[in-house]
Amino acid sequence: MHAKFKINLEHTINSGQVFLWNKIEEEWIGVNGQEIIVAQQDSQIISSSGKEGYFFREDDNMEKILSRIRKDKIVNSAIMHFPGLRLIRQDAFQCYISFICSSNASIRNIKLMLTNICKKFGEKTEFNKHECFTFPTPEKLATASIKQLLDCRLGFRAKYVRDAAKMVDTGRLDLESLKKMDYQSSLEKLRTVYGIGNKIADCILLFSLDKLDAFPIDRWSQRILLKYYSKIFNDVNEKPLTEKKYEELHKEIVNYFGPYAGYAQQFLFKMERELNEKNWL
DNA sequence: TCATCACCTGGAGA
DNA sequence: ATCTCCAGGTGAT
Repeated sequence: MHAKFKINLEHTINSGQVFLWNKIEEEWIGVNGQEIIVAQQDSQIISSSGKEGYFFREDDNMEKILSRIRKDKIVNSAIMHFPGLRLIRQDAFQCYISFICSSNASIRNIKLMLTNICKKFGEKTEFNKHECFTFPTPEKLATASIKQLLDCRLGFRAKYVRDAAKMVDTGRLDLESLKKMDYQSSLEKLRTVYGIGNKIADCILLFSLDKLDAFPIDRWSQRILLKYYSKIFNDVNEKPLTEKKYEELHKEIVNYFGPYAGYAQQFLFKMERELNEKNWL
C-alpha cells in the first residue's frame, strides 16, 4: 500500500462505525463477530481468525475513491483533516445487531448495550494477552429471552433484537447473500426486519455489506446537508425525514457524490462531529 | 403519504 | 439534589 494512504486507526475507530473497541495503552482491541482484532498504529494488525487485510478494507483503492468523492471544498477539507480515515468491513451479524441497538441512543449507550450482550451471550476468549468476550452467534442470540435482553439495558430495542436474531437464525434473512445483491434489493430485504428503517439499513449496508453507495442520513448528516449543501440538494431542512424524502434525497446524493458516496458521508460525519466536539467511544 | 408521538436508558446541563 | 432534555430512529396511530 502506498504510504500516502496509510490507515489512521484513531480516526477510523472513532468515527461512529464500531462500538466494541477499547484502547489500552497504545493498543486497540476490538471485537468483530467471533474474532478479536488487535491493532497498533504503524504496526501490524493481527486477528484471532488469521484473516488479514479485510477489516480495515485494505483492498480499497483510496486514490481512486478519494478522487471520485472530492466534489467540492467541503469534502476536500474533511479528507485533508482526517487522512487515513477508512470505512470498516465489519462482521455482518454484529453490525446488524449493533445498528438496531443504535436507534435513538448515544454512542456511549450503544457501546454499553453491546458490551452487555457479549458478556451474557458471547464466549470468553483470550487473544494476544487480552481477555474479552466475542459477539454471540445468531444461533446463540436467537435463544435470548426478552427479559435477558432487557437486563442488557436494551430497553424498547429488546424486541427488535430478538426478532432480528431469529430472522437470521431461521434463515429467513441471509446476510451473506446480501453482499452479492445490489444496493436497492439488499436495502429492501433489510427493511423487512422489525426495527430497521432506512437509516439503520444504510449503516448495515455501508459498514458490513460492501455497499459503498449507501449514505446513512441521520441527524448529523442532515445538519451537514443543511449547513453546506442546501444549494446543491433539493428541499433540505431540519425536519425529520419521511421515508419518501429519505429515498429522494439519497438518490440526489448518490447522483452527486457517485458510487463511493458512503466514503463521502464518513468523512463529512467525522468532520462535523469533531467540529462540535462530540464524544466517541 | 404525512405529521405526531411514545419509547428504555444514561449522561449532561440547568 | 432533582429535573429536563437529548442521543447517529422506528413503528403505530
